Amino acid sequence: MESAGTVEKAVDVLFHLHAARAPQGVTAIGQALGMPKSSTHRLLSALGRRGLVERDERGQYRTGIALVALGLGALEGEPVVAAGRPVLEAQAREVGETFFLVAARAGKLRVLDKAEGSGFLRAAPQVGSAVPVHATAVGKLYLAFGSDQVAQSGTPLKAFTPRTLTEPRSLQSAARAVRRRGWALNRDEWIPGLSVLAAPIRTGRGGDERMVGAVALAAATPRLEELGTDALARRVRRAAEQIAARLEVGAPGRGRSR
Amino acid sequence: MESAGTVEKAVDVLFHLHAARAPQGVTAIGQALGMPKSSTHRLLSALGRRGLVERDERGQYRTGIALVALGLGALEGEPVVAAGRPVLEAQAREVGETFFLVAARAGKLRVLDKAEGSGFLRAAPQVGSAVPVHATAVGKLYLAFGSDQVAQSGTPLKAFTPRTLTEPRSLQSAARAVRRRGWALNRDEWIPGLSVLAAPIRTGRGGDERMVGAVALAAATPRLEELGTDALARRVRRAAEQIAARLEVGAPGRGRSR
DNA sequence: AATTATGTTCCGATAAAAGGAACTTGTTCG
DNA sequence: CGAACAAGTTCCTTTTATCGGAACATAATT
Repeated sequence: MESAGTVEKAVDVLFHLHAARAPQGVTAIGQALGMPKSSTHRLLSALGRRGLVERDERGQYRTGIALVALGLGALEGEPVVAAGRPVLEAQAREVGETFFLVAARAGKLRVLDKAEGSGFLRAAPQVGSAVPVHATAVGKLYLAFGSDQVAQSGTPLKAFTPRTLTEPRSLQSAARAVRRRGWALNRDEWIPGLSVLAAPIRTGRGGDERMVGAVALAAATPRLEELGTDALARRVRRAAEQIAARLEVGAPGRGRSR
Repeated sequence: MESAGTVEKAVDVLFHLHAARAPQGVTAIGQALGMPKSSTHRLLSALGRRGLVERDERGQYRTGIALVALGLGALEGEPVVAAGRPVLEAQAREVGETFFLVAARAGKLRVLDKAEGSGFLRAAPQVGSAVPVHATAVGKLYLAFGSDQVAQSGTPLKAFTPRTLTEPRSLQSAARAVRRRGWALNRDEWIPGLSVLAAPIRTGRGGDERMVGAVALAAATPRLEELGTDALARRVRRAAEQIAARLEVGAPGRGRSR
């Protein structure tokens, strides 16, 4: 975490405030990042001048609203999100469980958007966060259809639960099965009690077909079985196809400027 | 826009990419901000190393998903948002029109959250954006109940529409009326055809009562009249009171760490 | 009122950013 | 097919902003 440029240190301050989830003072931030108070203070001032950090009534620093505008702007700039949102919302309302959108960005799988279910016990992934590859339904999809888009982690695959696939061989055979069926299932492999169904969003015809993301349905494992895995899988696949269709028609509209 | 520190320039790059709404290259960004290519390139690299900017398949730069996580984190850190979201969603579903949350931040009125209605014609404010004070329902609320929290703009108040109140005197009398009734109405004063009803979210008892934000209901003007302004106003006030109540009980729980 | 913790300002040494220019890569047009 | 152009990247010297210890100011605590 050492020896970074000024800009990167400033960004690190933002991430630290984000991770801390509570407003903090100059001293605490400086200690956490291994920087002297004065440097920390200068970075915070610069960030504050642009509204990326704010101060509460106690004078403690926290992330600012300017970040909200930037972040939501970045989301809306994602064609997959724009195309997917109404579909996610419609599905979440019909099924009553959480639907979300995941895509590979910079070698990692990121939650791009979500529409939460209505149950007392429901999945609530954090938009913007990363999820593991080898222990999720979407991860298997990427191994099956877009393995070049996600970074392969080192051989020691972390066993989140007893059901996590930690052997590269079993992962490969799982990927083959996924390729055959066209959808993926994760039952208690990442988080005990959580099951996820996922289907790929694919654009382009024939040779240059490309996976641009995945639709996932997350619910408590018993709930998923109660509703019927196969029926839900068909539903998730249909949702993914709808989003892909919206991307095809929408694509020409996104014109280049200047 | 000149003579800023490195951190501020980097942030300016982010805002520029946000405002451009389309991916851009090094040259275009540098020209827009008056910086040489090499400097622009260095800033973009630093931002990219932390995921705040990304590159599309053409190599053009755009804002990155790391910003999404930071931005949504900042939102969730706002107690008003956490308390308000379920209320907004419930109201939006019942009425079928857009409810949103506005609060003063750094002297400006900012949209903190929204729940959109379901109609073909519906208001869709951008979360994170600022709204004018003198031409909105929430602005009048702040003039009435929390004038110290928003910066007074210069005397020449911009006339967005023929109905905009541009005289400080008429604004003051409007604020008095708002204080008496406890809610505010904006009919076509900012955007023609758009009407907004707003009520203050107030916490604390007796002397140290404080306005911490406002709930607003936005709809096409004819629609608002069709549904009945008075009934809707009561509804908006009730929603604001619900959020305030949730803030009171929720407040002690938000513990300080360390 | 004294003490301690925390935020802010100051300033010389120094490393890092600035920016012009050369180099590389990819695209367009004859 | 190759030349001309445009855009991105790297190089290198000058200059300036960052660094960080320490003094100062301010607010909370006992």
